[in-house]
Amino acid sequence: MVEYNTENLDALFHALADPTRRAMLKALTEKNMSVGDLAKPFEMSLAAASKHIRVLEHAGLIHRQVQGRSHICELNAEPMHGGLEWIQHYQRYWNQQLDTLEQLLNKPDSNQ
Amino acid sequence: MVEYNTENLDALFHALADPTRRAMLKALTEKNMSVGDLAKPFEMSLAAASKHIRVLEHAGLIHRQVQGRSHICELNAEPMHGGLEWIQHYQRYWNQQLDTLEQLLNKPDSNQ
DNA sequence: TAGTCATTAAACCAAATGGTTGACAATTCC
DNA sequence: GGAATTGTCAACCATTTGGTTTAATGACTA
Repeated sequence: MVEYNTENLDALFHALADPTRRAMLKALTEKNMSVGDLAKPFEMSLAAASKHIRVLEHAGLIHRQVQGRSHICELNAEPMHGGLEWIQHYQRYWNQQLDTLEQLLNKPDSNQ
Repeated sequence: MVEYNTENLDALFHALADPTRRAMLKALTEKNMSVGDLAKPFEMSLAAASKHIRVLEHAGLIHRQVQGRSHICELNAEPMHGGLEWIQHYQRYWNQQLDTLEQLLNKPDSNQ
């Protein structure tokens, strides 16, 4: 099995484990947004949202570009690549089960 | 975008965010194992390992089958499917960047 | 029945998480 | 220069997490 940098995966999966942060990433697929704009949809203080953004940044999922007094956040999905690959190694373990089910369903006398 | 059950994703990504738990899942790809066997490689108490296993179980990644006094754990990778699909929606956001890079590299005068 | 084995439960602890508020810093606008 | 805007920092708080140790439970075994 390919080895992944465990700290990257830790940070990535931890960042993705929170619905607020996942929603922020989704918002950033539409357009780059300032911290304030990113925070707006959530019923929490700006400071709290700012902390979430820092977690995303730490996982490398967001790049920040300071423009004057506003910080523009840009999605950087690339770190997800490692997570995707990690999970994909397990794909056969759920496909396998589907295979088994399929075999059962296709067994000549399975419907008797 | 397809909607995913946020609690499932929370539990899944949280479960995957810890190296001990990822190692346990990896071990279970080899064979089904008891709690004790699963715990053995780690320098922590059995009780601590047992808690990790409960987290994995809570995410649906492990099924437990009690056989007498030993609990046999079986990998159930299926919940990863949702995580994979969630991440895959972002695939184009890193491929896109690769595309852009490619375009730059292929630009007629890019090497001048 | 007593002892050992496999595991969980309970109580505890330190550190991290997710939130708050209030102060501060930097920038922009009048 | 003074005020408003944008965001972070610091201190604080409650809850969760990840670990410990010491029972307690349940199932085999001699």
